[in-house]
Amino acid sequence: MRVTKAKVAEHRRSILESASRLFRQRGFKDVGVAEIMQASGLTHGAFYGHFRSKADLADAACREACIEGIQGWLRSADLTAILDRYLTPAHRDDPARGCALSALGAEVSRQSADLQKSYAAGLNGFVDAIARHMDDAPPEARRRQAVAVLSCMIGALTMARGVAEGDPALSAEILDSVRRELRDRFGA
Amino acid sequence: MRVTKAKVAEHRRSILESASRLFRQRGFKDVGVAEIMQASGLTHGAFYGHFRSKADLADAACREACIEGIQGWLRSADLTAILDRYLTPAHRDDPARGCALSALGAEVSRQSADLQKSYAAGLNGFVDAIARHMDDAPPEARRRQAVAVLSCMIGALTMARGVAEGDPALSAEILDSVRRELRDRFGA
DNA sequence: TGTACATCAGTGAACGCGCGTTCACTGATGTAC
DNA sequence: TGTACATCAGTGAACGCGCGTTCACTGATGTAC
Repeated sequence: MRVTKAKVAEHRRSILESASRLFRQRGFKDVGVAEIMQASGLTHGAFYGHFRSKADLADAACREACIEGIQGWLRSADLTAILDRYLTPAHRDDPARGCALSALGAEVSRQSADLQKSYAAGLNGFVDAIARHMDDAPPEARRRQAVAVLSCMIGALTMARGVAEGDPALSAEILDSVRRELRDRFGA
Repeated sequence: MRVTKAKVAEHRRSILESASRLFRQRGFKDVGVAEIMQASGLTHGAFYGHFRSKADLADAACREACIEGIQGWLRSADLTAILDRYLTPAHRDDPARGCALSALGAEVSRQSADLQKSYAAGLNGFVDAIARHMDDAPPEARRRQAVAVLSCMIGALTMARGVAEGDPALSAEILDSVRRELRDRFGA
């Protein structure tokens, strides 16, 4: 049955949020349209009133997750504060609400150029935020260092997640080692 | 029809190699049993004579790719030599023959603990190899630094692959920046 | 403001398709004599 | 070494299942009067 225009907008937001969460948690392929719609309190048939296809939703959800979704990470006071939130077991164990750049990283290479552009925009935003905290480095080196720091953060989180169940000690070691190395070299 | 024992062993190896290559290229979910068998010159029906299930193959292929498959990276003369091969467009564009720790990274977290153990073994092997080149660092810091360096390499390759089609300039910048940062700080 | 009707968001059954897996069959291999 | 037969690796049709997508239908919304 027909619903109010406000409800339509609310449903679209809900679908985007469910998708953003589920895609980060389990990847694009593993999550079906029906599951996303169910998580939004709707049935699968209504999906195509909101998006043209699952790929279209993936594009929109990635834009959401990689650009708006990472803003929370960028507002920290300094790099140490970012590291102390990013490289933790809590972040490792909750990809659904965590940084999309880590969670979607590997799959993005197999998605549309459009989706990759959103991912690239998210990367640039994060790099800029880190570079702003690099105030004791020469200006032309700041961006380069920031790229390296973000690589390190994303790589560490990816590896820590990869061995979280198979080798918990190694997983914790990765987070601690990288957090300490980055803090000592670049932290406030 | 029945084949010689030598052929059976050869077929098993071929399946493992095809799987290792295709999984790195497109991920576990995206590659089907039939495609792997076709790439090995067999039909899908023969698969279950070699492996109990697709998940069983994934375990074996990950062991293959993450342990034996990365040995080539560990034999370099020094860290600079590793970096100059690892952080290149050639490696970025050829995940099928590239480092499995990067290619499988994100998906491993959703696989069996057994598979994660193989991945962890591969990580440890690579960390040890890097640590061996950290000869100007205090011994107790070597492993920690090596973990950070590998994080950085894997993160950089993941991001560079993620934006390779959507933002080629950023992709190249990531590889160059991280290679230069790591070389200047840790290289021979 | 109240009424009559066109609009359209959501429902749920149905579709084709590709997947992992099974199985009856084939015919070359390996073995017992 | 040669023969007869049991073994078994590989084939390809078939299976159930879940997926993305479509569509006829429903009924509340929004609008024209």
